[in-house]
Amino acid sequence: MTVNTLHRPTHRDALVHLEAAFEREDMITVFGRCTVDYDGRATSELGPGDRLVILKPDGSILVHTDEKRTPVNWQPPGCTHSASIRDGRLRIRSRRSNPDERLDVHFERVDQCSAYGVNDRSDLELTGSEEDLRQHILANPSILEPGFEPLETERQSDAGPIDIFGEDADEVPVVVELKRRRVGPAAASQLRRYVDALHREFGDDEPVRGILVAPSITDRAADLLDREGLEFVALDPETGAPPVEDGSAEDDGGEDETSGESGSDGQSETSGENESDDPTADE
Amino acid sequence: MTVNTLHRPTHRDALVHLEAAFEREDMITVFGRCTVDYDGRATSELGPGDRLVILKPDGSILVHTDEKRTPVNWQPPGCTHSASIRDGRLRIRSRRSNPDERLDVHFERVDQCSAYGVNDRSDLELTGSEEDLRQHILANPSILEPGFEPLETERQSDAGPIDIFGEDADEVPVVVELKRRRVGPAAASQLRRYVDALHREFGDDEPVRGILVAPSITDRAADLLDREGLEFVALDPETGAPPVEDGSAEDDGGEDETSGESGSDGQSETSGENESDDPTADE
DNA sequence: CACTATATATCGCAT
DNA sequence: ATGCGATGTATAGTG
Repeated sequence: MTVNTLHRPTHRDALVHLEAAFEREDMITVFGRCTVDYDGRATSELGPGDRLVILKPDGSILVHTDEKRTPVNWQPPGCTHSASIRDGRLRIRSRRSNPDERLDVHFERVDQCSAYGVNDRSDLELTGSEEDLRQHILANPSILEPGFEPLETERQSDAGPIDIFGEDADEVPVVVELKRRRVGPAAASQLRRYVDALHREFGDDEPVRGILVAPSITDRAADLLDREGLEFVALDPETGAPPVEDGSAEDDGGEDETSGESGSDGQSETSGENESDDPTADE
Repeated sequence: MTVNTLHRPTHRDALVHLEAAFEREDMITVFGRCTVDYDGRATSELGPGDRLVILKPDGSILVHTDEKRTPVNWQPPGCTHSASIRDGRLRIRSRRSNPDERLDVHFERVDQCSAYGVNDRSDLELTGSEEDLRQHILANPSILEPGFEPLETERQSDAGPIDIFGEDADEVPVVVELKRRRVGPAAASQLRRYVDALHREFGDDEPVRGILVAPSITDRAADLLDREGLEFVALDPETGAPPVEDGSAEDDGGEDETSGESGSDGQSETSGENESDDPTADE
């Protein structure tokens, strides 16, 4: 059995359930009215409210309200979870050291307590990252500029690792800094630190070019680059080509099945199914 | 009733349950074996595996495995959730525009499907942030340096807003950049951009000091500050005082109750409750 | 460990 | 809406 759930348990029953789930290294959810107390890198207090608490066997804990992607309180992996009864109520505590941190969840009411056995997993495959952009440029350096020749990636400098180090058609050293999305002043400064480091390394007589590569750039960052004598090249990380300036006809329609709709909008009438097709339903 | 749960529902029953929950604007969890398909700012595919999916009425969606604090797939608030049956199986889709993104979760098996009504809430109170550090300095400017006088916070400059702008004892303009935690080269560059902006504003004849305030600084950032003629002052955001250099006796013990323990370590025997004992215990 | 940089960062605030 | 910086950022990679 993969899932084990208690509905409106007593605090003591929830405790027993939790401890068994800890033992099995299950993923756990607890929903109920609770307060949260955190002390560590910062300090926070969260008054009573209805929240979903998620405990993972790797020692992470998340406290979610019904808003936002970010949990209202949390602890990253590496904590030790414990549960106990305080004043007759369930308390979940998560502790770690380095940094020394503690997160307490005190439940006034436990509505549901579930333990999930996670046995099966696959890894995520993601594209469109900075690494993809780099591969595009290494595979076809002329998309950066004609005659550009990459010499080294992650080249160490006094200011840190340089994304791509190379030479232009005139054999002038070039520092290339890659960003997968629109860049602001921080990226321009980062490029400048690398270029400065190479100036110190090569001597001020040797010219060094710096090129920031991203799909687009803010005005302030463009001004900053100008003042510093640095350059910008617009490339899309997904395609490795110059991004479309002002989009127009971009039809990728392919949706040929209707779907049951809901959410903030449309009314739902339990319709929208589109099944029958294939069994394999259960199991 | 706050919680509504289906155990091992058929895909169709899960759909009905979900659509009702959408209608009520409940927070929803679905646990089961699924694949995830994402296309938007980046693109990703996640093969079959056991995951916990969380849907919030504000349009966020989280797909969690039993590891890490960060969901393996997600969408921030603003999406429109929908559910349907495809090939006899439950599919949850989350869509938004600007940027145009889509997240699909295809379930091979639904183990549990819960809807939680969240009616009650309190706001988080947090201390130890950069804002706290600023308050400490404004309340007692001499902790920064004797004779320092704050003149303006969030002062606008060509390079963005300056945390604290003031004058030293000699009426020399001072740019203060605050960080709540240990700073690296990026913070030094940020400070430099602000100082440069004021140089452009005041003219190069007018001296402008730049002070970076944080609990500590990395060697590389310290070198960078040195080269730029900028300064560093060590202050703790929580206390507003110089942080303890090399800790020693720092006894804050107060834990006088044993607690039921579990997690990565100790074995649990459903013991460890410790109730009734003493009131006034935690608080 | 500390240091550095990335991220589908998210989030909040100001323009 | 976009720009910009803070975040208890989390996370990965490297020395």
